[in-house]
Amino acid sequence: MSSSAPKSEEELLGRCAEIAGMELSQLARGLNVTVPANLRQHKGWVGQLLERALGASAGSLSEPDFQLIGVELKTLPLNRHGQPRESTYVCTVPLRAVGERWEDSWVRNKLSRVLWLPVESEPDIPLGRRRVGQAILWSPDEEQARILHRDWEELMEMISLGKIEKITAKQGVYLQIRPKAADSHVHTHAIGDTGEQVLTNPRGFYLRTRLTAEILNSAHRQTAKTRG
DNA sequence: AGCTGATCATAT
DNA sequence: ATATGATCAGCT
Repeated sequence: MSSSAPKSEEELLGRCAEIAGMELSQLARGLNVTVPANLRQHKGWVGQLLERALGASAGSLSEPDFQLIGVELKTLPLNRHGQPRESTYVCTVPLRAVGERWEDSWVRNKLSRVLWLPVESEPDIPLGRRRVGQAILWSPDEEQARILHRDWEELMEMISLGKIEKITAKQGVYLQIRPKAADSHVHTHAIGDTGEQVLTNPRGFYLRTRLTAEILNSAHRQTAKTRG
């Protein structure tokens, strides 16, 4: 249960193997962290606990969680059937960016290498008793990358044309845009429909469970094949 | 029941 | 205000 930064993907996966199957209360005890009664006022607690357990380094900076090896850590809350319960936050939407290229985008860079860490998340399991699952080190395959790229282009085009208020969470196959702020009264600058600056609620890019469920399934198929 | 829009905590 | 970590909860 060390907390220094892993120096290779192998080292990172080794640590994940050590904590797989452990309960959150065990991890918390080892790190001298208190387990809250629930997540209502501690929504990021599980993610932050696992960052510490695995030696993630970036904190709240705009850097990969494991800077040395360029890997992003994402916990994946699972229901009783082993399916994702929630969408996955990726990053803030750049509401003033015009002419940004997909190749240079935060979305593409953050998603180029992700360590998915499934965690039991059924509400009837007490927080401390929820177990960590088997980690999945993932990069988008060709089709996933193509779909993410297309979603991003459509959404970013609307933003650059001043159509931010027209964007709904219903858009996008894998990637969607939703509010991302303390509340709906927080404001930031965006592009208006005549190119002027307007105020709007900050937004974030999120991955639909359609994609994360796919990632889980292909990892399981891979495991079954290896065992077979 | 699933999804979208809203919200909570913390660091800089 | 903006970034990180996300989940909540009302509506369809």
